[in-house]
Amino acid sequence: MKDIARRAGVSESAVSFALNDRPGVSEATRRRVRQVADQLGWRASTAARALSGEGAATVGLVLARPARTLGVESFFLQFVSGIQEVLSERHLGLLFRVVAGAEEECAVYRGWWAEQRVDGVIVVDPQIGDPRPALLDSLGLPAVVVGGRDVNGEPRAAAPYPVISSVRVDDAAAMGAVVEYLAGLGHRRVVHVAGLPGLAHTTRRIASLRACAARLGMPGVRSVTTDYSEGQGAEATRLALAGTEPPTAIIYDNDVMAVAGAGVALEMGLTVPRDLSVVAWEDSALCRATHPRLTALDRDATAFGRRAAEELVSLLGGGPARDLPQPMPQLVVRDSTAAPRG
Amino acid sequence: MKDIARRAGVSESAVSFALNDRPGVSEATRRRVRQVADQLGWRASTAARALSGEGAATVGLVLARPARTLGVESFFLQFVSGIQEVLSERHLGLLFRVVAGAEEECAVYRGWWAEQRVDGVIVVDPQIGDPRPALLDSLGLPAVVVGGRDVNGEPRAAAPYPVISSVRVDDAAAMGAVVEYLAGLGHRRVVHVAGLPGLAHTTRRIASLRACAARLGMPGVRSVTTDYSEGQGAEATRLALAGTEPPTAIIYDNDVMAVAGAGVALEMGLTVPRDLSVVAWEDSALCRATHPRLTALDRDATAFGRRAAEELVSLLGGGPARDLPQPMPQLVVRDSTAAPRG
DNA sequence: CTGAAAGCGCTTACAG
DNA sequence: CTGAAAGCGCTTACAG
Repeated sequence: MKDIARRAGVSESAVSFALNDRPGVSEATRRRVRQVADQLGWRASTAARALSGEGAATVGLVLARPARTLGVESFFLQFVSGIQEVLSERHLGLLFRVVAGAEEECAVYRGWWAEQRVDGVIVVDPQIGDPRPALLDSLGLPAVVVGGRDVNGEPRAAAPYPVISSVRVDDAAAMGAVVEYLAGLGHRRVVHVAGLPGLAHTTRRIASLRACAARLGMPGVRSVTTDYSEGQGAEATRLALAGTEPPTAIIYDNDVMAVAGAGVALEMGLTVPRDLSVVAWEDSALCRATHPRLTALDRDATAFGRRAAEELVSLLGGGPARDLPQPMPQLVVRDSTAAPRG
Repeated sequence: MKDIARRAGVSESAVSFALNDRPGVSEATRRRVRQVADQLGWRASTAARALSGEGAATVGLVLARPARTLGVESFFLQFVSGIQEVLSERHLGLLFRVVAGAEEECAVYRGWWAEQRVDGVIVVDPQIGDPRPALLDSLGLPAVVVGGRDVNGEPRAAAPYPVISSVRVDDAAAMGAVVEYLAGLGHRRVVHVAGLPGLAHTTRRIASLRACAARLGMPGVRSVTTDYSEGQGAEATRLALAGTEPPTAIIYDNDVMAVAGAGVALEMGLTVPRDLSVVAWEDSALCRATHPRLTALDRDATAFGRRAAEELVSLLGGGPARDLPQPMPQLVVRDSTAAPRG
């Protein structure tokens, strides 16, 4: 910056004002300074800016997953990609961290806060009794909780923390759409192979399924929770199909379990969709790659990430904390669902 | 830090020395300072350290993929997870970026360098005529290239750049192992559905396949390149199987294409592995979830990430640039491969 | 072994 | 509209 000031024949502060679009310099000076800066390929040192109270220009994202479940999530990279579209436009960096569990995640937040490494964070996988919002609130670290913290599916009247927004997914409505679709085909016995029991969205889906089943008079409907792995997905499928009143349709909370489940059906001599309909919650290349191609709920992970990042940017800019609804996932009907036999 | 100095009754510099394990303070003082710092939950501001010439304490990682291919890669999250194990131990952050292509990736490196945001980077997906090593070298940004830059599979005599190491995968040997395994089962007509033609490892695998086929006297062997998508994987399979001399085995460069290919075979009335053997290059939950479960090459992505990060840390510490070999991928034989009929 | 001082590269009141 | 100066929170020669 000294260089620029010298070459442009102005003071350092003039350079700072010019480059940051602040009033206090003439248009002509601003242009000249800009030109010199571009010529030199100059970019403000993030460290220096941060030290002068401008914030770290960085957003944090922690993924807490046991190593085993990692890489199964087709959702995640697309979600991050959406986040980046927004952040990079604003020259914000994304500090990314993979940890083993919630406790370590909280430690990471504390560390980032103490080191002033991030200006805000995006929180994923909200849980029942989640300790993270309260922690972030106490640290005063702006955050966007992705997935919504509510359990019963009702939108909140107001955001409970001053700098924590949430981007809510209407799992209840989505589950309703799936169940109604299956009921419309004639299915009465439906099993839901859910994900981790501690997650808020798992609870929401289970509750919604139960409510829908009651409303539509489908008593044979139930949910079982898993760890999202192909092993537990297969096992749950095996148990369900081996029961006395086997389901004619199964809803899986992710794509890998859906594929595993379809495989188990095949192994047991059943044909998809003739003997068993399969729905995957989460569309991906995987759902299109298998044979038959899987009917799936498509969430547009990229748009989702974009939305979350935009909300965090708004929060960092002093915007109010909000509880934002997301567009409902769309059911993409493919070849794995049909009317039950008989 | 001022606070700590006051409470411990020493000067700020003493605090700095004590906390950074530098000589210049007595053991007693060091202990006292440490205690006060812990009490206050103090952590050095990364920005301030960076500004004092300590580096950004951050490592960069750019993933250049078209949005469409994103999320297909089970490899990536595990790789990142391995990187993190090493970085977090050393209190290094990971700045992560997803971009659309190589040009944008280079722009990101320039920006990071100018803003002094990272101390080094990990480079993935080395390409033929890759512009990145030269760029990073000119910027003086330490880097580890993951996958190796060589095309012909020969280890390099020396690292060509002073601060760029590479972690090399022996694709040639791995391909050799797969081909020999298939040849041992009796396969003569093998098709390799490869990934993007510009990538170094694609070229290495194709070259190795050709060499092996020549050595083993398998003239009907060939490679076709794709964009890694399930669509192109399926299409390549369809074309291959519809030909006059259809292959009895297909090697796919990723897991999603392997699944798609197996689906196409099924659709065409073929049974895997009776009529067609399928091998996936990259093991994942996916390979275990499908039915039949896929024989796959397992690379241990986590260990790979760990290795890359360790090498970058060594480079940042002033270590020499090296060309490191990685353990060869292991062939995990499952249910998708068998002797050809007849 | 310890303290006072300069400096890293910016931003921002404060005078001119 | 412009310049000289202080300050952000550290590290590091340099005196004592």
